Amino acid sequence: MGQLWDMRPLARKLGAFVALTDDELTVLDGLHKRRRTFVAGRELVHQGQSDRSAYVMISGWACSYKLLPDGQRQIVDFQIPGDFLGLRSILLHMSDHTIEPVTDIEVTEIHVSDLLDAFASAPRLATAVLWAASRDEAMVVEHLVDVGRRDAAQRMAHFLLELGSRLTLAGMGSRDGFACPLTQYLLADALGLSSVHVNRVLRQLREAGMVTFRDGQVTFQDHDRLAEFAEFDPTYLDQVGPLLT
Amino acid sequence: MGQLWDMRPLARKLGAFVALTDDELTVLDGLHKRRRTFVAGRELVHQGQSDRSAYVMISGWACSYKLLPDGQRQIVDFQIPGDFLGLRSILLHMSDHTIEPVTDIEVTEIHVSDLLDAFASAPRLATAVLWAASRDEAMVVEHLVDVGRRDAAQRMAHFLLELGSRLTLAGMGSRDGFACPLTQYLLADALGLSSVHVNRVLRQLREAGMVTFRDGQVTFQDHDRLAEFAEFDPTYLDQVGPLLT
DNA sequence: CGCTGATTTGAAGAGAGTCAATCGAGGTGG
DNA sequence: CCACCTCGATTGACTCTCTTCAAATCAGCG
Repeated sequence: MGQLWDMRPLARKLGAFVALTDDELTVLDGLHKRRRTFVAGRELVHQGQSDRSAYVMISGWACSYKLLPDGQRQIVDFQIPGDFLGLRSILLHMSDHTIEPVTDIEVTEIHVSDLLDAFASAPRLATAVLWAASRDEAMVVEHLVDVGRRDAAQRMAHFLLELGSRLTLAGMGSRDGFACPLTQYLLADALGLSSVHVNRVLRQLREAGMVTFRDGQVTFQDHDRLAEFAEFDPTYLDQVGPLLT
Repeated sequence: MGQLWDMRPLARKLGAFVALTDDELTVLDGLHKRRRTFVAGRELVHQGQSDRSAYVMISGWACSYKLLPDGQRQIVDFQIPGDFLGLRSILLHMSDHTIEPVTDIEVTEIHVSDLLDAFASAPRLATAVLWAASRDEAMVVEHLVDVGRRDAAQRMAHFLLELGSRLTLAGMGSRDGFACPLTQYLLADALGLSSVHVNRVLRQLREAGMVTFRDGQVTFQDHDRLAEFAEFDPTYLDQVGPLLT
């Protein structure tokens, strides 16, 4: 299950897009500089700071967000095991957002220069990373649709279903639900709502018998009805298998 | 100005990220299968359809959007000359959105297979495309912040300023304004507002003496005050010059 | 000249925010 | 062992932004 990521998270992630050769796997293994841990709440990459390292999540949850001058924030995405942290930041040589662990997290570090060298010596790796980045962008796009065109209840439902699907792919969830360390404040900042309204909406969904969010556990009581209510179409998450053999 | 794009739009776009060699330029030129035109309103890539070609815009405006089952839509981004059309669609072998020309447009076509072959023979091109894709993602993220955490007036102001900056980089605008073929309906679907409210907000901004939107022309009457009002920080659009030499 | 599409404006209603108070669990120090 | 504190969850009352519905205006155009 989730343990698989522990070994070679990058190989696992990119292998979904490109059938990697032994040589390419060797190059990938050379990328992992060291394993690091960060404690919950202490920000990792700061908005505006330029940085030389990206990370791959091994365990725990993190979130990336943008801070507005007036103190509000918009959470762009949550990262779970197997996801990149700060990839865009190092590519653009400028962090346009902040990354903060939600729980204590474990990551492996990757230096930009090593990554670019790897692209040069194993070109198909660049293609694989491009694919992974495209899938991340597809999730941001779906998030934009959530916030722009769905009301609070649909938005919440859709968001929880997406998280459930992603966690299931990572072996950390199922159609029945998943363990979820997020607070209602975090949900509010992700969905563009107030925490008060998040609470009300969660109650609605609970009383409608569709999904329960309690004690760090999301339980899909009626997955099908919830998916219908949220108009959830997981196509954009589909893992079709290696596209380049 | 805008004419430069006409010649080798892809070379111009990628050259901003990677200093291209003659060999790489040759490979790039081999990518342009043919030049095509599409008329305004007739969709180009349909949601759910899998496709083999992406495009690079030469002239005109297009938009990419997602349709919801209830008929609402969320416009994800507008494309202007020099932008990719449908790059993510072909990479993921599945279009998760629809692309439609806003005006008549002119594009050059690129086949996926050719693109992947090009990556193999000129690896640094893959890195360049990854960079371009990352910048596109940064714009979607900023759009998400717009819709999630800014009120209607700030949202509109921020959006017009971003468009202005992008068009200026493409030689099609300035601090004074730009020609804009968008309707208020399109703005509404992009900003997650109703077209009625878009109209009201435009009036507010006009009466405040900050920006005018009329007869296909956006005029920044007071660019500085508008930028301050919108808390506009164009960092995420910055073109730092070749990152890989 | 009448059509259609885009813009404009008014009035009423709904969804979500704000303010404020309560409650419960976990942690900490006396 | 208990008072105290903090953080997150919960709920009520009120306010306000934005939507919806409706209608009028205007321009281009067959």
